[in-house]
Amino acid sequence: MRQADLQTLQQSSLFHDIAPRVVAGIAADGLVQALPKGTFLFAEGDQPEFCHMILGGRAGLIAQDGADRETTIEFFGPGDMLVGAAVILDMPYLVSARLAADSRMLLIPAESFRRHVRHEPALANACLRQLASHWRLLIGQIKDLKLKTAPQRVGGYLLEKAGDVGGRAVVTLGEQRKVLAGRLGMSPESLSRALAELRSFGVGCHGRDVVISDVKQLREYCKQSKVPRANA
Amino acid sequence: MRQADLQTLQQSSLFHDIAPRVVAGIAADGLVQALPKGTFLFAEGDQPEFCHMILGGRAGLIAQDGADRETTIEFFGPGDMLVGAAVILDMPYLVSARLAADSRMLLIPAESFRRHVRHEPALANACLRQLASHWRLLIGQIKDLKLKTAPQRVGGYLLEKAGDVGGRAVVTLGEQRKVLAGRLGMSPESLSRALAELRSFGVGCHGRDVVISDVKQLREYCKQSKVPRANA
DNA sequence: TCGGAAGCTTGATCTAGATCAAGCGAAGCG
DNA sequence: CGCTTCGCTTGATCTAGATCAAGCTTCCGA
Repeated sequence: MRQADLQTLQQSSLFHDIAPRVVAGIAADGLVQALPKGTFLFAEGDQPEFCHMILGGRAGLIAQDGADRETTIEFFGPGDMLVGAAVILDMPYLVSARLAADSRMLLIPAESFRRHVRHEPALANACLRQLASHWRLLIGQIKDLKLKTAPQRVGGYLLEKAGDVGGRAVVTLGEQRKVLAGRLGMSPESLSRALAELRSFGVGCHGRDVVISDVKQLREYCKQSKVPRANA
Repeated sequence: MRQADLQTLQQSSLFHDIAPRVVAGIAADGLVQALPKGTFLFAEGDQPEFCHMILGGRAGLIAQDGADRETTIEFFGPGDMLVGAAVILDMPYLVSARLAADSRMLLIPAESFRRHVRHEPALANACLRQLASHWRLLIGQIKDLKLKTAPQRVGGYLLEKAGDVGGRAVVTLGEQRKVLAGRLGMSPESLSRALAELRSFGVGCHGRDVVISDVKQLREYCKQSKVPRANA
């Protein structure tokens, strides 16, 4: 394992307040792999063999239907643990994971990881915090799917990426339309139309770069209720 | 705190492998309340003041839109911790919680709970496991919302409640239609129609009791892909 | 330089499911 | 008891968003 990888680990949100000695101990059991975009790390139904940590790059969780249909549930980046839930519970994965970019992964054997979690309270607490924040991501998504229209979900996604700024913001979509559409629970065509719809709220879309001319206005639009006819 | 409550706690999935002494210590900081159905335990946006544990009864997490629109995200029962994620991270709740039945709740002051989690590795691990299993619930829901039709979601819900049986099964819907429809991401009317649709797959619906005459057949139906026209 | 294949948008339909609107049976109440 | 209310179903309609189907760039490899 490279020194740089160890440093990345140490600085990650998951490990940053864990003693270096402990981090090194955990990492020592694992192996680092550089893998190309498109690699499947595991598939729905598999029993977890490793705890997958992203050192660099990006991975998406995907759910597949019987047929060719698939949808991305969420993307994760450096410092994220992929589907820790399955590893911790030692239960089959409910989703698959695929690299959305060339990535460096740290693979820690599942049993070894669980042992570390059991014996190293600091690690257990770090996992707890990360799992909690991932839980919140999913809650946000369920709320969006159930309560928002397609353009509102797109707007919400843009706002998330823009962060907590005031007036103008520029965001770069890291994914191609088809994948992003899946993540947002709509077809690529609908994403395109949603983006078109948002133009009237000051969202300009040039290739993969998106300019939000008035964050506040967009935020207002996305908060709106999905109004029933009677109230219109 | 009653002896019975302590026993319930000790037997819960969260605490069952934690030393009684420790459980008692945690509970000692908390207070038990018997609250009527409909009580709001907290609302979206609130800063967590307590860790809410269900000793008996049932609670639902609900997300609200701007207007009167609301949807139930999930129900929880005895032994479940409500939205531990927010308490652990000390961040505002993303959802509200309301009792779906008269319930006995254990309220542990948030800071006190966090302190116990930090100092009691067994508790941290237990929380980790529960949060992991709750994470999986949400993943299942997102998959359903994105990939399944309304009747399939209803069928899936029935199958979950039926458990892992073979041929015939009877389940009782604990909720009224409107609430259940929200949990399943559809309108009450659609739920009604979905139930009607499922009749042809051996699902009989008599008031709040549902009979599945052939679990296997239903399971097959629910696994089906949402087929595009071309394949029909 | 020239196809050709992706990726993206736009237009034309189609449909699952929402909304609106009755009806209907069972439970609660005067 | 009769009346009302509430929960549920069923029917009629409407609509958001999916699907089908072209075009249009942009990029890439020969």
